[in-house]
Amino acid sequence: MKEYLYSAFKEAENKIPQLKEIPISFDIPKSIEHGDLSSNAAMLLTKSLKKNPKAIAQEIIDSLNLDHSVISKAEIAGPGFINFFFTPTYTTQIIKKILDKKDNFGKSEKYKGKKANVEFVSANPTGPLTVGHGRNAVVGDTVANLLEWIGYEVDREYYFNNAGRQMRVLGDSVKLRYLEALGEDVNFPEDYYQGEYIKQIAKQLYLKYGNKLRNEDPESIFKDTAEQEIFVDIKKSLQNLGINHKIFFNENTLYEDGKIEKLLLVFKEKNLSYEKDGAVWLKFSELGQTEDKVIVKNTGEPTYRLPDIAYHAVKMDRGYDLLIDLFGSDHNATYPDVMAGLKAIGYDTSKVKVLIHQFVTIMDGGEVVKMSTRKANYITLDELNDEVGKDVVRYFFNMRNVNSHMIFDLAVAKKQSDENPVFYLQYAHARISSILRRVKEEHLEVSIEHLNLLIHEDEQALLKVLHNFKEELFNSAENLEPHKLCTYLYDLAGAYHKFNRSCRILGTEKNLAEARLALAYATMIVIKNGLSILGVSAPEQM
RNA sequence: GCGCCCGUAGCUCAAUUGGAUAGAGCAUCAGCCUUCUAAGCUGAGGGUUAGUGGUUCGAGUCCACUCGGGCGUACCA
Repeated sequence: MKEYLYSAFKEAENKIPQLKEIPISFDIPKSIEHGDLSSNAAMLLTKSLKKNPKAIAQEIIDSLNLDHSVISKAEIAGPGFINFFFTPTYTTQIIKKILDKKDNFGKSEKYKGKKANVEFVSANPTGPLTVGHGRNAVVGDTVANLLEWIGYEVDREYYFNNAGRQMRVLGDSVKLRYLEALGEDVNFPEDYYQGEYIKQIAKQLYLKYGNKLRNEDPESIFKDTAEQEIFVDIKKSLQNLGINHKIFFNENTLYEDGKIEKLLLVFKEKNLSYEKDGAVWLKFSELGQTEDKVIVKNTGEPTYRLPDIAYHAVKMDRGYDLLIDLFGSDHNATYPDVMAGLKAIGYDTSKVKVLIHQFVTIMDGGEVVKMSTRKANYITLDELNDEVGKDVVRYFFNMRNVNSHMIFDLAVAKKQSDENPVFYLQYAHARISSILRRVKEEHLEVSIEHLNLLIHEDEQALLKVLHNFKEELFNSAENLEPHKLCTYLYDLAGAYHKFNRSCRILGTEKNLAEARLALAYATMIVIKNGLSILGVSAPEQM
């Protein structure tokens, strides 16, 4: 619908040249009384034309060469909006497009040939994924799906670190539990990993090796086994949500490949680093940041900034057109340093989009659950998944703007899973599947022969929602905002349920029934496509 | 103190990126099944968009300040 008006306005530029100077856009009015699309162009031209907006609006309408079989009415309203009403026949045409493309309807080739990388989850293997990681995992995977739908070839990547203090503590924790299993009296520090999984791993080692590991270094077999076991667990948790990373990138390889050393050298050559108090500092203050920061500690060990910069450089070198980093707000202070560092060594940081999601407050009943992997005070993602199912988990984490501090009440999620909005969507899909099964007995078929019979207000309302799918999807993808797709699909399901109530198929005259069937089928396709992007199933029956 | 994010109906959240009368779900109340799944539909009540000022044809959205909450502010990641 918008395309039609864009070209009409383009033509009108010959008569009103000032139209070139303003951004032409069309909004979908909230109220149907205001038409299908509206333009604010007249209001934007008041200054340059020095006339009142209503007079300008009339001029614009007069200079538009509108086809009456497409636009039934263009009228001036309010302070100077031009409202366009499309003919019912035109709106029905979307059905043909949907039935033609089916599973591919909504896909775009705008970014065909472009490559993107989405890095998400990236939790170090110190324990199982918790509900706290759920938002990151689900949103990341969905963003990747969205990008694929608009043409990108996407690599999903997981960055982790099996060195450093966290992992040392992990190895120590396992070793102590192992010694415990041997019957030794150990003092297990409070700030070590308290989780049951540590004991399990220790027990396995005990069963396999007996007491032979008593003198092994905690950082050898203890740490390595824990890392492997935990990673198997993490991957399984992700798979349970339909998430599969293509690349698992270990920070270690940056050292093995000499990237870290090379980067240090580059900083030094560019005179961007210096030594002080036995540490190496990067001149962030000269790179637009507030102060210089340490990149190599006086122990000789780099801080996270150095490998982070090196890692991003590696990703950039792979030739992606778009790089997405997704992490929680606890990391929001780290990325400006990384970007500044990258820029300083000549990378185009405009290709990197950093997506920060706010924390999820987990509630159980009326109480806030504070999660900590160390203290083993958490609810795992698997536990949640087992409780409410993948569809609910994925929809729930996707449905909110990542900027919002969402509250997840476990008690509500468990108790009211029937009332979760995802069922509203799936139910619409199941209802349509059900009709398609039923009509076979009645010798009715999906037909596009008499679409012009679809003039009921609920039919037209549904058609207009279908018209918006492509644009909404695009919006959602380009802005990296999965929740917009959820909102759209919810509205679509609502329009369908309404139509389902007022426009029956069985018992209706054949031509109209078959046209309605085509509309229902088109709706089913769009719901299914939308749900597949969210990673939610579209059941045939419920 | 400083930086980022947030504050919208009793609760959980939307709002086409500055548009017209701020919308949904839950909860409350009142209706709709001999008819394709009632996990649905219809209606009612519920708001000074935290507050104050500013920008303009027009502000929940942009700017400034105030109040309140989250996360950071390391030679932890």
